[in-house]
Amino acid sequence: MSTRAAPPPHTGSRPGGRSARIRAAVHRAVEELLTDEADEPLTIPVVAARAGVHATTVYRRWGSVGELLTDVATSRFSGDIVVPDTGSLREDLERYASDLAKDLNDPDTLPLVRATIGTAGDQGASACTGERRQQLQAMLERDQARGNQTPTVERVTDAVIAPLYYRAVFTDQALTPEWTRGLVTNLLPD
Amino acid sequence: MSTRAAPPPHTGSRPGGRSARIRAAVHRAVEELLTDEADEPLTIPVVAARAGVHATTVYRRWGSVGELLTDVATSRFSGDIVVPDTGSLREDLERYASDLAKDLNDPDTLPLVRATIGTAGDQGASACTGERRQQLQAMLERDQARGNQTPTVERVTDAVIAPLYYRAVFTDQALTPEWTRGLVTNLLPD
DNA sequence: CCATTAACGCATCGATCACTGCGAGAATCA
DNA sequence: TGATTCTCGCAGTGATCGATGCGTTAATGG
Repeated sequence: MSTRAAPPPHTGSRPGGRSARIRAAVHRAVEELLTDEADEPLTIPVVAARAGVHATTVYRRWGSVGELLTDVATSRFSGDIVVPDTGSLREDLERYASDLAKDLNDPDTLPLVRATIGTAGDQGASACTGERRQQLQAMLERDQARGNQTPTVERVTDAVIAPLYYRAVFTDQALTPEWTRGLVTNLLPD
Repeated sequence: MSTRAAPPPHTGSRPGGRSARIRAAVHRAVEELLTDEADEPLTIPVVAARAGVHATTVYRRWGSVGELLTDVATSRFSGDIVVPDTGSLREDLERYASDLAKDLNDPDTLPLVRATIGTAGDQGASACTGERRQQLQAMLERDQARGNQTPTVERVTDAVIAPLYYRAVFTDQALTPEWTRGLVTNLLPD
């Protein structure tokens, strides 16, 4: 794998076993609380209690709920995605869009995105988009190197990324595979 | 100052002068707090204090911050928009998209949208989209009645509405008029 | 114009939150 | 391995939140 996962955003001077364990427990507690129907207020004492960690630790490591959510969203949207490289831009985009749709369909993801952009502002929003721009650019540059007429990053963002996020966040319609594939088809007509 | 903004008899059995005045003050306080850089926690006592109203009133009328935000977002996204009717679908969509872009560029709007979908969940999200689907459908039906080949509501949503919302909420790029017009051009090529 | 009643102001209470020293335990480096 | 220091657990505190009971004000209908 070419893209090695970034070290903890917290200037980790000691990412030892215990710290990593606590970090994982807190992240898991946040995701569980977000998916739980019990409308618990998602506050630091609640997160800490569910994670089996003392609230002081969470306050010191993350400081606020916004930074905690940003951290969770960052690690959620940075590691999993693998940029396809099939030799065809259409195929690449279809796979990429399908992966993104699958990701956004995950029951954990939608509440996380909503809470993050609602609590963490600009920083949280950019954490939710992750590195999609760079990933798109990689696919487009490969296609351009093949000598094809390649759309811009902006165009692909508007035609593929934006509808996926919009439909997931603002509507209750499902992100079906057919609809997702249709986005690429509308962008790249035969 | 007598800003009679046409108090609509939204809900309640007694929409008298005082209730409307309080409602307007609370709405205004929410918007001010959302735009203020002072990261005040946007809680009911804070909103009530800034509105010059006692917190008990806000608790009883709205119940929670989520419902309050949903109410603010609903009245923010329901009244202002006028569906264009120029006789040309392209012209209609360009005006509609331009109005929407102007609306989303308002410094009040972005924090309101983010906070609403982050706090009020599905209900808040649908409040932020308002009645766009019906408005789109009205324009499309008129175009279809003219005997043209009209795109579907879904297609227009994906091509115009979604990029506007996505760019406003998730990125820090500006919603320029040229880019907004380009969305319609990509949807309706000559 | 007056009775009715919905809506608001006020005082208050328990629960929880955000935060802070201080000591103990674990990870890192010599 | 031993010393250092980064990190976590613990107990406690002021502040604020969410909610309730009661009296008062004002909007509504006859």
